[in-house]
Amino acid sequence: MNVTPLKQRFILHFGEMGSRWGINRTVGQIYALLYVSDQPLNADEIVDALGLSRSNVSMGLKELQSWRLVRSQHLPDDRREYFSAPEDIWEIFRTLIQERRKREIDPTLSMLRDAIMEEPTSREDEYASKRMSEMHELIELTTRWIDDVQDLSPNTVIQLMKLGGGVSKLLKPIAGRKQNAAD
Amino acid sequence: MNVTPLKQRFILHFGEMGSRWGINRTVGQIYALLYVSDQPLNADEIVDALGLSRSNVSMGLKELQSWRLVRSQHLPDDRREYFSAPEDIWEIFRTLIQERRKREIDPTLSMLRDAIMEEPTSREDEYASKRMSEMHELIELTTRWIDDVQDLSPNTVIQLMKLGGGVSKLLKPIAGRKQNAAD
DNA sequence: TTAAAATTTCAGGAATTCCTGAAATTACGA
DNA sequence: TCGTAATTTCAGGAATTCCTGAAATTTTAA
Repeated sequence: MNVTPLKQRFILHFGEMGSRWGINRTVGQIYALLYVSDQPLNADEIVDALGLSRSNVSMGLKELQSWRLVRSQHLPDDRREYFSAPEDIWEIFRTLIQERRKREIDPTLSMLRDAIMEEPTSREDEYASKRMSEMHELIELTTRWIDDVQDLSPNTVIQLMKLGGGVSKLLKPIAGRKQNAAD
Repeated sequence: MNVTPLKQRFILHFGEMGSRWGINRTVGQIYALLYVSDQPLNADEIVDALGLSRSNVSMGLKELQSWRLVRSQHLPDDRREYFSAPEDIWEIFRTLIQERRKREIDPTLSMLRDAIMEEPTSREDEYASKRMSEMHELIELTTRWIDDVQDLSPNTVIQLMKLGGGVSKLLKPIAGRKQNAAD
């Protein structure tokens, strides 16, 4: 199976970015291939297209499924499994946010919660505890907000995003008036 | 130099999470130590506290400075450099977002822009091109919005975040009425 | 200008992560 | 139930990333 130059470019880029994104090169490539494929592919087709070993593809697909970025299905009269990336870009976006949060943020939130519980016994620890509380508070605020926004329709989110800094005009000024620039 | 158990816990956690966050263990530990220190530390104090080699600390500090997460200063009557993490948690948050964006998103945005330019010549590439456009559009929308929000004061952002899904009521309904759940 | 302190660079060994082929397991049609 | 196709597991080699100590460089006080 040959991949068009356009797809190739996209696939190679994803492979190279993979390490920055917390996945390895081949997982990045497999996802990219599925993302730009207009039909589901089976494992051997992926092996063919990317020149990876069968076992590597198997593991890569497993990982992508654990991220919920890839789904499998069966085609009629074919016992092989076929894989595809979800169509809806907003669904992909939400999934990515949820999974990265689960892996990169939640463990820290939990550690902070525990650590903050303890009463600091020295001036040093008092400062450390205060810092951890600040971090905890900001993460909590942000993740709660993300949870809320995830329930809005894409159209609402698009509206909000297009509004940009203009939101400040919609919000009731609470204390100081200066709602933009500096802090 | 000994680190209190509370700090230790925080430091070890950051070390372990480091690899998920795209930094290595020691860089994570160094940042964590500075974050909970109520005063700037010099490189030898960091070596002492964490049990790393001097050269490793030097490289780690370099990397943290390239992320703009750590700053250096000089203390009177002392020729050594002293390092600290910025105090303002909102500033840290903004920096983190900017730097991750620069490393993890901008290169892809640029690749997509280029790839989309080319006129697809096959049905296959037409699909691929459409998919890339969708991705490009979503990333563009999101990053523009982030840029805008970065210019708002923390208080405004807090207000917005606390509002959560309630924003939809402030936005003019455009087409369909159902502003929440599903889709 | 010199010398000691402070810092950085970097080659190469240590540790970790990735990838493969062979073998084992599972799924399914006959 | 049997046999083959499909898939997964996993030991161990390949590749990459990390970390160190030694040497080089830079900084600064005298």
